[in-house]
Formats: sequence, structure tokens, C-alpha cells
Amino acid sequence: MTTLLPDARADTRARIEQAALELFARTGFEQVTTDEIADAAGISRRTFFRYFATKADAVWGDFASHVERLEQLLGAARPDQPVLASICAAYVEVNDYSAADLPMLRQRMALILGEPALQAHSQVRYADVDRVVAEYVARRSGERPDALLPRLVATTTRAAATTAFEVWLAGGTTSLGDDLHAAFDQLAAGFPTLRTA
Amino acid sequence: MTTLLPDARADTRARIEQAALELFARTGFEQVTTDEIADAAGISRRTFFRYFATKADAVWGDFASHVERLEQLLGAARPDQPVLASICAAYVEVNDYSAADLPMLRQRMALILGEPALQAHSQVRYADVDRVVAEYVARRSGERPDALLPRLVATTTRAAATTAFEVWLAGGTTSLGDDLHAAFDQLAAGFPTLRTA
DNA sequence: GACGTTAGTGACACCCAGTGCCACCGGCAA
DNA sequence: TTGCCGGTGGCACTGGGTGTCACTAACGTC
Repeated sequence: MTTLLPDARADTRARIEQAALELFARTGFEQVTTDEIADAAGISRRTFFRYFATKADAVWGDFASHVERLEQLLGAARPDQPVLASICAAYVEVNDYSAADLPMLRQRMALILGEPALQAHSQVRYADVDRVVAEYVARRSGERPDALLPRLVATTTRAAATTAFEVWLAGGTTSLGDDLHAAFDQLAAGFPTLRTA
Repeated sequence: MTTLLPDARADTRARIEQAALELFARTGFEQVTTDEIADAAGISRRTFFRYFATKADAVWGDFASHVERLEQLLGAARPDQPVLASICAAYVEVNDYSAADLPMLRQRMALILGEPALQAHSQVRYADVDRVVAEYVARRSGERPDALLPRLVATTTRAAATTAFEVWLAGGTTSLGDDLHAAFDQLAAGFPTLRTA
């Protein structure tokens, strides 16, 4: 049963993830038990929890590597670029999926943004993103990462990115990058549309 | 055992809440079982879940009424005031606790912002706040509540308010109202501090 | 005062997520 | 062959949350 090729674990992980995602999309996150996922993936329930710490984690793929990539992009951002522009560019870059991967992304995000249990879990994941962004803003502004401004920029830009995701998901016509840019433009300018209202 | 004064339920609820909060603050949220809360409050475990849908809800008090009050304040906001100023004022007003209630608030917020399980649960609660604010922005701007701008303002202002809470909680010297104003000022102006950086 | 009604409650059984533990098995090196 | 080691399955257990039923105390009605 155990083929010890170096990526055997990665294969199993991918198989579990795929089985879980399909079941979640069809029946809803709460309705699917970990027993059913394990059965569908051909493993035991105990093994499922060796690949994913929680049922929710099966939806998030390798989110940690996304955060790492965001961190690298921010670390390599041009210093002459405005801080918010760098953050926006990093968000766009990290979420630049190929057309082939878009359906999978839509499915994932529909679950994360739609299912209350996953919405709740997302907060924990976003904390990592916020920490990375706050550290970048701290470097650029000379403040401490736990000061108001770095934290504020981190949480509000992440809120903007999430909202752009929601709008993109609901609308379907626009591109995700455009929605992200639109949200960041509003944020960076202090919501100019509102001032004329 | 059951005295059927009209507010007997409210009394019991308050007693449970107090017992839970004290146990959480002393031992940590995850360490306390619902059995222990029930024992401390002099009720059965089953009854605990008749007063609070989840263990986490015991920390949030009557949050629904806070949201209602926020909605009323926004409904009564002066139309000549900038949108963000009205939202800020409403947030400040809703969170304007008397000096006597501040210790309780600190305890509550320290739990909500510090314990991962409660952080996760908070997302679900914030969704109600966001909906109320988005509807207000929609009214003021003439857009639909599910359009980008109303949602964006709702999520970013709430992120700003939460961050102000965190800074207030960590610092301890400033007043919560001042921190809220500072955060909203940055947000409304598009983070002017960053531009000079 | 006996009556049914109703709200609140406790006890019990149950489901499910998540964990700790142990036994097993396949590959691999000495 | 022996012993180690990583992945696995089985199993028991904890703890949050739910459904159900029986009990009881207050209340109104006849």
C-alpha cells in the first residue's frame, strides 16, 4: 500500500483534498463528516487528521506557502513605490491564478466565504497574513509592527482584499485583479466616491 | 427552584455569563469545559446550551442589542456629516462604556481578541455589523448594499475599529474613543502618514 | 380545590471533531 | 536476519452540541 516515492505523501494529501472539496461543494461543509472524506479518499479517519489538523484545513490547501510568497513579494517590493501600491501588487500577484485553476479557486473561495464554519476558521489564517503585512509596513514607516498604523494598514488592506474576492465571486464578470485594484484604489484615496455623495 | 418573575431568565443568563467569564479569565477559554461552567452557575450542562448556543456566545453578552443600537445610531446620523465620520461616531458611541464597566469590557475583549477559538467565532458576529454598516453606506451613496463600495467601507471600518480595540487593550494608557478616532482618521485620509514615508 | 397548560429544567443518549496510544507493516541499513 | 523507522489503522476517550422525554412549579379556569 505504501509506495515510498518521495512525493507519496503529497499525492495522498492531494487526493484527500480533492475528495473533501468535492464532497463539501456537493453537500455542504457541515453535512460532510470526516469519516465520509476518509472513505472517499481511501484512507482511515485517523490518517485524515495526520494530513490536516482540522476538517476546515482541507479547504485551504497550502495556504502557508501563499503567505510565504506574499512575504517574499513584499520583501522584494520597490522602495520608491507607495506602501499601499506594493501591498496591492503583492496581493494581486499571489492571487494570480491561471485560467485552468480558476474553477478550483472559485469553489474554494465560495466555501470559505459562504460557509459560516469556514468563515470563522478563516480569521485564524488571516492573522498570519496580517502579521506579514504589518511587519512590512513597520519596515517602511519606521514604526513598530504592533503600533496602530502597521496593524491598521494590515487589517484594512486584508479586509479590502477579502471584499474584492467576494465581489468577484458574486459578480463573475470582472477579473479578480481588477476588483482588487478597485478596492485598493478606494482605500488608498480614503474613499473619494463617498466625499461627493 | 424556578421563580417565575418576568426576569428570572435574564438573571440566570447573567449568572451563567458571569461564571463563564470568570472561569475563562482564570483558566483560559479552551481549558474550561461547559460542564464546569454549568456547575459554577448551578445549572445543568443542557440548560447552559438553552441560554447560549455555543460556549463562545457566553463571552459576547447581548451583542445583538449592540448591533441594533449601532443601526439606530446610523439611522439617526446627520446627513450633512461625512459618511465615515458618522460611522466613526456610531462606533464610538456604541463602545462608550462607563468607568465602572471598563474592567468587564477589558476582560471580554482580551478574551475575544486573544483566544484563537473566540477570534474565529468573532467573524460570524462581525458579519452582522458589516451588514448594518453596508446598508447605511448604500443609503448614503445610492449604491446597492452588496456593491463594492458599501461592503468595502463596512469591512475596512470594522477592521479599523477592531484594530483600535487591540491597541487600546495592549496599551492601556489611551482612551478607547481616542484610539477609534485615530484609526478612523488614518483610514478616512488614506493613511497620509504613509505617503511621507 | 382539581384541572390542563405552559415554561423551564435535568437526565440520558447520541453525533461528530479531534487526540493519544498502540500494534502492524513495508522498506531499508547494518 | 535483525533492528530501526515512517506511515498507517484501530480503538478508546474527551468535549462541544443536539434531540428527546419526563418532571415540576407557576398560572388560569371551572
